[in-house]
Amino acid sequence: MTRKSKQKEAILKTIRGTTLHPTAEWIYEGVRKEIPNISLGTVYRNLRLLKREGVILELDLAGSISRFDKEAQNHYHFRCEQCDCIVDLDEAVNTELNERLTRQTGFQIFYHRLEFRGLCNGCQS
Amino acid sequence: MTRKSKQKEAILKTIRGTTLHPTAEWIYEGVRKEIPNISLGTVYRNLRLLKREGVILELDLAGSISRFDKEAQNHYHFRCEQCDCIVDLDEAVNTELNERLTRQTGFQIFYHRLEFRGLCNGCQS
DNA sequence: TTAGGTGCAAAACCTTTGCCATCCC
DNA sequence: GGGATGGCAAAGGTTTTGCACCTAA
Repeated sequence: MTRKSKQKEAILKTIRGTTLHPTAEWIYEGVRKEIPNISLGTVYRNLRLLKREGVILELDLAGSISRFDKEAQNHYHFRCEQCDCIVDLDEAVNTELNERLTRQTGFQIFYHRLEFRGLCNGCQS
Repeated sequence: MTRKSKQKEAILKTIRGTTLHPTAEWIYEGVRKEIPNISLGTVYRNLRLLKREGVILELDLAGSISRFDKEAQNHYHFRCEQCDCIVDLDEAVNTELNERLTRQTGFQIFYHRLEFRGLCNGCQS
């Protein structure tokens, strides 16, 4: 079972203490102020644990492999969480969303990326 | 200027010849059947070029570096293309989309990731 | 002719892992 | 005590880069 440690607590506190969406390295530097000899490996291990427990979210697929698409136009994708296949979706891109959120946020939004995750036909059994 | 080469053409042909969303390694293996001594570095260089020219798309809902979010619940993000800051958006998650696309595609969709891209306040000048 | 492309290998980069010591329950 | 966790360093996997050579324009 998962038990507590001061390292894990410090890591969580560091993440919760910022509105940035920090990298592992940033978290490591932050925690080091409290626990100077913590190791980067420990930070990674605990981030993975916290993610697995549903406490935090990882925004990108770490060290993930780049995949390329022959279609240059923006479109949406489905990715199977089991076999990792990627399929183009035949769904219109909602450009109004960009305009509405540009108005609402003040950010200048050019486009968006949308990816659905689940199980493809072959992996549902 | 960008000039043509048989390597670049073979790479593009290989990408266009599949509906998979291949990795650099897969493309490399494919092109090697035609140009056995092509190097992986060349593949990466040309992929970057083709992407920059808007010929292909890199499916980068993943950056190279993982970023973490203290919010565990799914929500949407904005990412600034200049300073790379990430901001949580106050926009309701559209779960109906998952249901509709599950019906339409036959895939079992659990959730989706949506990320807007553009310029944040500080980077619009 | 010459700027851009290539091959090769090494470096860079982020992340994971093995090993053994340490800690929590 | 014993399984979970940590520190350290080395390994792992993907991508980039330096350099000398080559090639398209």
